[in-house]
Amino acid sequence: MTATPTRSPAKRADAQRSIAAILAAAVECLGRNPDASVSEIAKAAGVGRVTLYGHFPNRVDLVDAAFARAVEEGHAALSEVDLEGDPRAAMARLIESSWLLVEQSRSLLLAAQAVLPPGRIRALHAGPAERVQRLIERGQAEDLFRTDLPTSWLVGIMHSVMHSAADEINAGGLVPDQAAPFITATLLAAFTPPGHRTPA
Amino acid sequence: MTATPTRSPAKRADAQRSIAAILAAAVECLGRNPDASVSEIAKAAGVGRVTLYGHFPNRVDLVDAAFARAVEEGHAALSEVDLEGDPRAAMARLIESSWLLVEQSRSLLLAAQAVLPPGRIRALHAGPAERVQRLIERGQAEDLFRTDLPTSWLVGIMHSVMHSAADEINAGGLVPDQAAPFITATLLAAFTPPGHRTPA
DNA sequence: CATAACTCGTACACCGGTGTTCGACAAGAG
DNA sequence: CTCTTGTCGAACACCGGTGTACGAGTTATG
Repeated sequence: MTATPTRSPAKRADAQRSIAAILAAAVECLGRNPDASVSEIAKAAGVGRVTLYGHFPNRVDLVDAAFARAVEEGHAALSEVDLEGDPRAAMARLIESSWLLVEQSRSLLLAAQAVLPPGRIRALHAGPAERVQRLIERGQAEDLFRTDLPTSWLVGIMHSVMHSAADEINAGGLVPDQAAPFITATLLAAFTPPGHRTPA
Repeated sequence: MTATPTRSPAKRADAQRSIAAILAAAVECLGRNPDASVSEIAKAAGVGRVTLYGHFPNRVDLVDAAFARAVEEGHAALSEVDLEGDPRAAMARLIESSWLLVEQSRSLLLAAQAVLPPGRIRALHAGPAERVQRLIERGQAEDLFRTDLPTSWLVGIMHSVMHSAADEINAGGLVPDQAAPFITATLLAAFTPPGHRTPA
């Protein structure tokens, strides 16, 4: 389902190259400016606007495809992170790897949110989110993460804090290198069960 | 500076009424849809589009004024919250009061962010932010809030978590009444100094 | 190499929003 | 009461983005 599904009558090599270039350009442009126009993307892809419309019926479908691709790539990258062992250490590793991805595709997410139905966004996120959720649940089972708040809430907080770090950076009050430790320190404390000691 | 500054040659009573209606309508419309058009706002204000342009030279200035007004109102409402006594209890009270405001004007903030320079946004926020910052600093001085992270970071987290709650609500996984306690529980834990016990 | 698939540029129609102009009319202030 | 200030609606030009149509040229593929 992830590789080329070899659609109806199989595309020509030429076309596949174009599609790849368009998709890459879309991710790049929308990652800079969530309102990037179709012309802009086509130009960045080194392709005519008409050609683009030949492969994607409209702007919405293009954004959808670009976003889906970015999520998929991120998911793949995150799959290599070791989530075994101490859940808190695993969470720290996961944050370290997620953080860069989240920051880079923040603008792309905005683009997607602007034109895609909310349900679609969540559906695309389902894959990566599940991994996070499992880690949190394991931490909860070992009494290291709090259980007085829903797991889905904790997942949301994780996203939210990374988002906050991105804001803080382009507000100028934070340099990118500091971000990961700050996020980790914040989240591990936030996840600590009531009455327990915060990790030093 | 907050009341009518009695500008150049003093406005007519008629005009003042219009301006008030426009401002109120702008806050309301942009609060629903960050992309609300000028026509939409004028209609909601019960005023001709031309009349609106008579008072606000362009859309940007209108959004600025509406946002500034909303912030000012919120600031006024929050000024009545008692921030004395136990910093953690005070923080809980502050969250309880802030939460509703933040949720209501979330969309308005988006509208502002879309057209106003980032510096302007932060400048408008300066007033309310200072109060929060002072409370956090007091908590830090009493060893109840962590000092291993910058105060500005903690302020950012507070905003961010409330934002997250709003997302969770319109994703359907949370009813508005639960929000405040969830936010409080999360933030008080996140603010706890390393090695200390989380509040029960 | 022949054909089907693909690409390109230009040009066009369409849409919705913005900001301005005009002239007539209503209403507040002195 | 008068006259300045404000209001109104309709109409207009402008802009930028979207999506389509055409026709000629190019390239992969069998």
